[in-house]
Amino acid sequence: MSEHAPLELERFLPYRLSILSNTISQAIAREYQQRFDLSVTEWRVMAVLARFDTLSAREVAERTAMDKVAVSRALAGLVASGRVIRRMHAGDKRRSVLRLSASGWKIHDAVAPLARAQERKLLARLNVEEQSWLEQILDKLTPA
Amino acid sequence: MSEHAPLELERFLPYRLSILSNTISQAIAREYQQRFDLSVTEWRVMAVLARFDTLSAREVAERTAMDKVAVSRALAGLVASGRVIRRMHAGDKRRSVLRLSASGWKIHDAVAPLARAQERKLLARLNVEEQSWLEQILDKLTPA
DNA sequence: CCTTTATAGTTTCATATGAAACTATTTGCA
DNA sequence: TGCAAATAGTTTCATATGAAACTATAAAGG
Repeated sequence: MSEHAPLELERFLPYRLSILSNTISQAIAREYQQRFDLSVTEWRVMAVLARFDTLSAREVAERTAMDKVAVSRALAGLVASGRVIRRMHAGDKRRSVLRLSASGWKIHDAVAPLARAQERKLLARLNVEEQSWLEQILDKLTPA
Repeated sequence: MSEHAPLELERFLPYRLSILSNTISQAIAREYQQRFDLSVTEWRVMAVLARFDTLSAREVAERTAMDKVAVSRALAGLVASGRVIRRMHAGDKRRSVLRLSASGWKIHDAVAPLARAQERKLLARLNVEEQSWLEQILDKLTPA
């Protein structure tokens, strides 16, 4: 009789993180997805453009941890809807110079508080001590 | 001059969880994906069948937090490759009765240690105190 | 120079995914 | 009974995604 030692999926850390992350992302996405016709990838691109003002597509990819194909597609949508302004870099015609338009800022200023509220709601389930441990743990687990 | 208060994406909890979860899942998946020609969804199905011996497709969906379409497709693959045996429930012809075949168990017994090793490697970045806080925090954040 | 190599970004193609429609069967209840 | 509603599971369709090929431009080296 062999010993199979099955994995307890519901205790398995990678699995739990995956479930948690998906649950949260879906909850947030539902809030703005339809309301602003904005995908998660598009929102991430807008968030970094809000933060850094002007970036190239490659820089957006770096800062969002998305691959360049995803960024390219998100940008196509954002430029088409007039939320992002794309110009050509003066000294390098390969590069784009990206920034939020006025309407892009308007969307950003509406969505950012929603996102923050979701985060607060999530953290509210933890006490202050747990919150600070979580911070520390994520720093350690997330590759530099 | 308006105040835009841009989101710091790299500090934003849902974003960090999403990055962390994807990084980990991809690392694990790479290990067995090609080597055993096994997708993540297929592996999850196998893991719960290893744990509970016989389940219906709906029960598999519940226990893996996957939707029934994903389960149906994973099972189609697993049955086709002879890793899962599907029979019909005696008293209810709608239900399937699923269990791992001998070759399914063989795969399971090879993959489970790999998965566990990945988890250990991940947890090794944390000290014992942090590990126990993480446990507690995940319990609180994960909806019952 | 000018040719090779690297970089920025887009397009293509093959696969993954979820929602909704669908089939088959069972359950609830008038 | 017998018919409406619920349940198990599959298929369809529309969209999302990543890898690799591709285009255009810039940098590097002989």
